[in-house]
Amino acid sequence: MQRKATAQDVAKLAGVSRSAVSLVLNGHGDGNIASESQERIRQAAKELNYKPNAVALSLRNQRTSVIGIVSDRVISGPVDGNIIAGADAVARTQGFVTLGLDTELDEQRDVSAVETLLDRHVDALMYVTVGLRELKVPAGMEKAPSILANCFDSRGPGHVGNVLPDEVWGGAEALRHVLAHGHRRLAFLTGPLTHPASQRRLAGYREAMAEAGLPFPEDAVLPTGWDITDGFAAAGAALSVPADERPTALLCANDRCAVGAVLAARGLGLQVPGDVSIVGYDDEERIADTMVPALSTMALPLREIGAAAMTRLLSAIPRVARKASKHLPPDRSVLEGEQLIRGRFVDRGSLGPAPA
Amino acid sequence: MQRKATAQDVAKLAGVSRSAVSLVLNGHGDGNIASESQERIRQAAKELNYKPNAVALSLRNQRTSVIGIVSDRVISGPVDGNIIAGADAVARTQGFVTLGLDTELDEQRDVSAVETLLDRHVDALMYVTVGLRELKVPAGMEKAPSILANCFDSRGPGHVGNVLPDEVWGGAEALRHVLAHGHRRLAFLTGPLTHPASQRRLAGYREAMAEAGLPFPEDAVLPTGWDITDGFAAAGAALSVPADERPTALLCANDRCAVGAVLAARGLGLQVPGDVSIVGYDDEERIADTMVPALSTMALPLREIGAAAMTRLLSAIPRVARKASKHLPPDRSVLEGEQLIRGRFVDRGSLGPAPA
DNA sequence: TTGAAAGCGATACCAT
DNA sequence: ATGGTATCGCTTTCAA
Repeated sequence: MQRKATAQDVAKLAGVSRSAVSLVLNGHGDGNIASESQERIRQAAKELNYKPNAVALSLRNQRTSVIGIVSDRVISGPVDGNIIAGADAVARTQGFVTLGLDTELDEQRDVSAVETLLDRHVDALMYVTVGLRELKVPAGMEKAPSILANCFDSRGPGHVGNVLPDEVWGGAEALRHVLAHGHRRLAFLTGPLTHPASQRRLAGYREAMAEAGLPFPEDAVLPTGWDITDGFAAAGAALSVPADERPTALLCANDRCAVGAVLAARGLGLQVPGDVSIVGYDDEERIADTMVPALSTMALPLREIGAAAMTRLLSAIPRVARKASKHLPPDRSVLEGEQLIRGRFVDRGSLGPAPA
Repeated sequence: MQRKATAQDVAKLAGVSRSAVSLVLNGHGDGNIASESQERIRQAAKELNYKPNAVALSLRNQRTSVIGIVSDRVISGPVDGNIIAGADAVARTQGFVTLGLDTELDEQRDVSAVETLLDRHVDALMYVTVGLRELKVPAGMEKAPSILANCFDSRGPGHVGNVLPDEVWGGAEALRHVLAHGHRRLAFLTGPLTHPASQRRLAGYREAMAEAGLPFPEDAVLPTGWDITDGFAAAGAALSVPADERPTALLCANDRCAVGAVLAARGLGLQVPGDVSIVGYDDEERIADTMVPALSTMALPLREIGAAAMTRLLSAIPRVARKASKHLPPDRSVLEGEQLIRGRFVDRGSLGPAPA
């Protein structure tokens, strides 16, 4: 690991001063440096494979080009990291890098994570959660431009801005597809009704029923959990009734819940989607697409959420200040407010026409 | 976001020079600074909530205390991030932070990821893969102390060292549990036989059979894929035979494969584990533990792999050099060789006694 | 016992 | 047009 070339080395090779090297390589050469010298400098830089030292630049510019990401369990957990992937992709195109810290759901750790990130002088902060939820924003986040992805500030709007999936629309859209297949006897395996995603989707279900001019079947709402077992239990109960009362379509809280529902249906000797259609939510990779039958499901726009959040965040970071001593204040206006992103319905086969 | 306190500020408040502050706060105060001044300095530091600027430290010490992690799809994908969590936990206890970059399986991107990390002067590099596999180590990794987690150098041993799950032992151990439940008619849904994990586990199966003094049933080896559909298809075929030829236990390539197997069994009207026992692999969170029935499975020691890899990596990084100009060479000996980590069998219910 | 000064690497001002 | 110099914040040597 030989030492890397510095601006000094380039200057020596080109027979000029460090300052000349700096000016030329940053595009401020014209009008300052003889074009002949410029060429020599560029030559030398290429020859030595010179790249400015990022650490020195950070110190000098008071900007690290690092975005800190705190997450509850996105990195460490078995969950889809596409929010972070989407955020990272956007960051990368602008020369930024993301530094992710997981709290592994330890409430204590999110403050210290923010602190660690701030100590390392990240240029901005993003908080990402596994599921849509309210977030008690950790102390310290206000010290840098910040945004929330998949969660919302517990202090209400007007504080830290955020990006969320449009769950109301998602619920409505899923139900529209189900209704379009002719289903009228439904069951909603909603997940816990205390959960914001459940509540919003339920609101969406009501919207879609109203749109279709149908009364909303209150007793079709079956609160569940999010796991396979939960779907299994709820679907098992819902389907264990005489055939002419049995729901012909189950709208599940997520894809794992839908897997449980399929297992229950099979256990009762029912065909999916022949006897009962089952619709998931999330479009979980390696589950929804490879389930038997493959799941029709409402895809969560995770990548888009991450990308949108990062886009807003970066636009709030002042571009390289002309004078290091004169910090432009971050433009926080783009960081205000809540942005909703719509997913899309993926039709794969577990949703079929309502049986006659 | 007011400017943070610097050593200068502390010095002024304590009425001493910057150097005194530095000496005291780094423990080199005794024998150099009057203990009375020391106290004043510590007071002032606390009062101003002084913390040395990490960026300046990095520049000065030529060490960033950042470990770069390149992964193929661990961060962005829907897979268990516990290798990274384990690595990060170890790093954190020693004041390091991990900077993760996903290539999202794009071969082009791993070289540029290493480059990005090196440009940011990470102190060491780790490459983490989703599944056990051979890795064409990207150019540039040799420029920093490096280690591989869950993968092995395609150039063979003696190059970049690594940490792997002990798959041979894992296969053997899983089979030992199955045999202990009295099963003798078996089927091995192995995953693709070209895959190193499949091959090693198969070797383990052979070992365990030999241990038990039983001949290895070559025709019980059923190569599959890794998905639900694959398990469904293979199990469907294996179980669609007369009851007295039917395998009483299925050892699956992973938990999702096992889910497919359960679906197939249920479709054939078979009880799990009453008629057929089904064993998974991986102990995938939110699948194995919440499946119906909950899966007995061989847990992959992901966290331990990450922790072991990071431990070796950190021990190869020279401690803070006394003199910034005099770099101690990294101690690469700990980075050589392959380290195998054993998982453990988790018995949850999908494995039962062999039917009479 | 203390403080001044030299870097670490890069940039932007201000003289020349 | 060019190069010297201060600065970012910190550590460490050396001189007082």
